[in-house]
Amino acid sequence: MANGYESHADYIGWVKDDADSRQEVIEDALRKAFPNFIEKREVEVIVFSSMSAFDLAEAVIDHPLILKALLGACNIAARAIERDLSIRNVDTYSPRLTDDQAKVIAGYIKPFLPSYLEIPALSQIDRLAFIDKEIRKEKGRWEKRILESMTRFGRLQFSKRMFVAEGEEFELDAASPQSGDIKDGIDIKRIEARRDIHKRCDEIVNKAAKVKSAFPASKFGVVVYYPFIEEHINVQNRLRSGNIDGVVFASGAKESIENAVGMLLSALGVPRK
DNA sequence: AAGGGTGCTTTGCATCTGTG
DNA sequence: CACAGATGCAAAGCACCCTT
Repeated sequence: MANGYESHADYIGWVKDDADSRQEVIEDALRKAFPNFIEKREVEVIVFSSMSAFDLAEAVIDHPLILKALLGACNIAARAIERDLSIRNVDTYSPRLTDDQAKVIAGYIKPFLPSYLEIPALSQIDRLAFIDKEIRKEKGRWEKRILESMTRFGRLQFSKRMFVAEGEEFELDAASPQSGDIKDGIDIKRIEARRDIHKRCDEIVNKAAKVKSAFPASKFGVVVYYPFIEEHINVQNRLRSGNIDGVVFASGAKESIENAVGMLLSALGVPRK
């Protein structure tokens, strides 16, 4: 970049040679690993080396859905486009670009595309990114389900809201009431890896302290997704704090969520509907 | 040497707020 | 009401330090 900082193109430059060597090694290993399972068949191949950046731009303009696969093949994502090209808010999965933007992006990624790629390989790249995105979305839905259950089974309306403690703004995943002094605050956390337990528990304890410093009379509860049941007690112990009035665990199952929410409502003293 | 603890970057999603 | 921008969060992966 002209400002002295590096672009994603520079990042790729750092590792290009090593990546090239590794690619050779991997291809060799694959051939040796599956000597009896390798077939040659006809497959559609897109020859990027035969096209100009303009041809590429035209393809993206006429068929915006292809962008994610192309970007994925170059390891370039929306944030890099925003930082390096000053094109903001690109929905890489179904972009709506001006012709100029498409041309800029095409010119940017063209050098990182291989000379050709098989259509099934490209579509698999898109598929991986799509799956990743949809999984994240579903995990976000879990938090939503906890929140909705709190309102459904408790006699209070819970919602996500901000609050101010010690001059700084923080967010609660579920809280009541929706405005004014918080009476009940809930942190909803997924801890999907053992190694994250300390970081997440610290976040929870800190959030509890912030809530209590701003609203000393409030109750603070926690709903945790932690798929290592034998260690739930461990999480309980780490969250033992004067600022935390209840810790419950929930999986993705409906009954598990409803059971956890029921226990938390009791722990916080929120009447049931 | 192996593994835990910690801090950082990147990706992507959701939500709130201001604007047209 | 739709869209953009700002902000916060979860998770994967890497690096480094320290203990066992």
